[in-house]
Amino acid sequence: MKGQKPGVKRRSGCPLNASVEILGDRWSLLIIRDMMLRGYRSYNQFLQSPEGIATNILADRLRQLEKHGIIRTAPDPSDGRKVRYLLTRKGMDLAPVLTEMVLWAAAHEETGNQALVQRMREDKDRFLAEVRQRWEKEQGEHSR
Amino acid sequence: MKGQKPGVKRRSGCPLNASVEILGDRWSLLIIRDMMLRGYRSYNQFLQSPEGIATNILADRLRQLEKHGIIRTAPDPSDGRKVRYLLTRKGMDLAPVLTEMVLWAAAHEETGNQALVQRMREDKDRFLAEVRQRWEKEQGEHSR
DNA sequence: ACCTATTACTTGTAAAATGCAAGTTATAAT
DNA sequence: ATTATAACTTGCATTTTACAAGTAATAGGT
Repeated sequence: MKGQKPGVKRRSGCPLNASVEILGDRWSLLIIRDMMLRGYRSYNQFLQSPEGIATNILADRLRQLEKHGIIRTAPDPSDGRKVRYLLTRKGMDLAPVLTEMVLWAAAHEETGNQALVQRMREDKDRFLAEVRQRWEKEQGEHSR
Repeated sequence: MKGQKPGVKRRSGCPLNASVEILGDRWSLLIIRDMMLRGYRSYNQFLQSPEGIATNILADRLRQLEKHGIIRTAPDPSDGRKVRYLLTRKGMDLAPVLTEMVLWAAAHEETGNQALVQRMREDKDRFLAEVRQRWEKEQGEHSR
């Protein structure tokens, strides 16, 4: 579950730097949130998120996330126009990062969605277990 | 420890979006890492980090981080040319975010600094307690 | 078969952010 | 008095982002 093609030139070997080079932009983590927490699976769903990502940026970010192995794509069996975007294990493993970022902002900024925050705060491990369980289940649903 | 001036227009109220709007760029978290984990306190130290931030970008990020209450500045008592950049409580509270990002990258990418990663993995809570304790101690050192 | 809608994009272009080199100001050291 | 250091700023080229519009491949309805 590690290693990469010999073409990745990082500014440094620091793991935080790696994270920041992959995820450090305005949109990537929001797309992952949409998949992980809202169950979004399609291009149009992402477009309808309240933050309002531009179509070309969305297409680019989905490409990057796939290239980094954080998401994968699958054709929709019931509609040939649709593409299903799905989190990989690597993508799911970002759940603790998202959680801590949510809790930090909720503690220090004026934010909404207090229901979600409450669940995370009351029992973080349980929250993470639930998110993971949902994902495992979905994996089972289509052979893999 | 919350609320902000009535001039903050966010794309959405989602706490993750707030985090991403404040921290979602290539440099902010690296500066915070330098302060939290390496004990860097001055402009020139940040410049010498291996990732190689440009001087104008560094100046801008320090301004933004201070504006968001994540860092504060203090004149160096022994050298009038120097400015000391210090983490606030809000900045310190990013420790869990940094930790999870480090652990994620260490698990899924080719990264270095395995000593740090090992300490985080073996006992995350202890690691965080140590980081916090160092910060508390520094606060004591200069009256506040 | 034909027409319209939907889905996932691409293209063009303006605006903003980033990166690099060089210059500036205030203080300190010699 | 001169030189060095620390923390910046400025100018400009390059890259990234944003917004509006357009396109190709299905799908659904008549």
